[in-house]
Amino acid sequence: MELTTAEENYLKAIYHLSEGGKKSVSTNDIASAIQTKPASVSDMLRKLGEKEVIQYRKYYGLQITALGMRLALQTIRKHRLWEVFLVDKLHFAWDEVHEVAEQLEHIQSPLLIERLDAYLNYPKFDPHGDPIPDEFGDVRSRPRIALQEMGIDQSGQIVAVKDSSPAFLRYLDKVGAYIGARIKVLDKVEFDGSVEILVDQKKTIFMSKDVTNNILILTS
Amino acid sequence: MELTTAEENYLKAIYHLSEGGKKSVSTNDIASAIQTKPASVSDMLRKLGEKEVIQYRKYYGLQITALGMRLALQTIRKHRLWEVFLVDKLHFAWDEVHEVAEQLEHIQSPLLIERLDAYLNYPKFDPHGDPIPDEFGDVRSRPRIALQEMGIDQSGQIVAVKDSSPAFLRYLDKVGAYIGARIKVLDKVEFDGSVEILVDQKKTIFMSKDVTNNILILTS
DNA sequence: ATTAAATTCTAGGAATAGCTAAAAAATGGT
DNA sequence: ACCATTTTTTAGCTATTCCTAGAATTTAAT
Ligand SMILES: [Mn+2]
Ligand SMILES: [Mn+2]
Ligand SMILES: [Mn+2]
Ligand SMILES: [Mn+2]
Repeated sequence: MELTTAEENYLKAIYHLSEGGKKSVSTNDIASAIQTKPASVSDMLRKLGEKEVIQYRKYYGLQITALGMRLALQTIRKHRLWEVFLVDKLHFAWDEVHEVAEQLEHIQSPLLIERLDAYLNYPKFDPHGDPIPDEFGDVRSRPRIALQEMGIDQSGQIVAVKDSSPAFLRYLDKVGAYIGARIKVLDKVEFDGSVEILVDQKKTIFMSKDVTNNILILTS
Repeated sequence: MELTTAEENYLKAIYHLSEGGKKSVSTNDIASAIQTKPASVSDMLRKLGEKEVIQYRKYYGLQITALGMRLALQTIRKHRLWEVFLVDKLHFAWDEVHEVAEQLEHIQSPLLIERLDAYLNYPKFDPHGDPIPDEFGDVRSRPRIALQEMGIDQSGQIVAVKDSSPAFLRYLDKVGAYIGARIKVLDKVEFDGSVEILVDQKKTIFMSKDVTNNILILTS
């Protein structure tokens, strides 16, 4: 059973929306996630239901099936491997890779992905810190919390970002908050929720809660 | 002006068919080249005419325009750069790359191609010996003749193949007739047109004219 | 419980790209 | 010049994917 490019994009969006522990994914949520109209989503949900990658009862929610999960993870694996390729080999900046990976993830060739994985030395995380599923769809994810949830004096390492928009990533570049950077929370401002942090033991900066909510930390 | 994947495939086929000095390209030729029906070709020719990448007068022939040429060469450049990547970096065999490159050539990202070209060290030829157009569509091709056209005792170097089918390429692998190999014509059999050649000064083999017509030589 | 608002689905239509069957035009042989 | 054959185009249909407008259904508010 094969999915079209559009079907793969929908399924991936559904997987990501289900991920966050959401009980049910709404038609509107999907529409805004993939920048389309709710009417188009309804159409596609019917088709994905027929292909049995989701369980769909109209007006009520939908649930991704085991098959759907497997296929979504395959596409996500391809997307993230290509992102690693673009950054590690072609020296793309981490905020330039998403659009291109969005196209490359639909190339059909099991051999290509196998070889690419080997060429990149079987990376476990993409440039944004997200885990790369293995060929069976297994994801070994690290326990991590938003920087905003950390307490004063707690330390850790930046391991991922929630938001991958160029604007956000360029801001992080600017302040030196790369993936892998070690940080320590010095203070939390009650008034606006902003956080004062020490980056790599040398630089002190303030980050708004809009920023700290989108930075994920592996505490130590 | 942007072309769809299907339009790019048609235009590429038209370019290749025009290339061989053919005065006019027929609807049937295009249909068999891209494995489709003549009716579908007529439809597409009308569309390509409207987009002004070809000049089309129904029932009469078609002529590729300067714009069409430029776009076709851009796609060919991408196709061949990806083939180099697959062989040089991912260790694909030269008979395994075409299908995948047929997909990769449609990825839209000028930055990607620019970076890929640099990463591969600005290659001038693809794994089958075909020249890679530069970013302006300029092709610097070497003068070359079919092995079949060579005279007895003439020497040269295999620089390209006309046929890129896996069956043909695997045969060449088997007999050691790689691109770059130096060959010398020892004898030509009048009866069936087969040719006796010396490969790399060590191995003597007979090749049928079906084979020698598809091997291109730079004479020395 | 009834109504208002929000959500979701259906109907109908456009664009792309393919097909078969049949009509139209060009070509070739006599 | 005529007729038969080949080539090419058109007509009409299917499938995919998107859209707008409006109907159906659920949800939230009084
Ligand atoms: Mn991405
Ligand atoms: Mn995509
Ligand atoms: Mn090729
Ligand atoms: Mn192609």
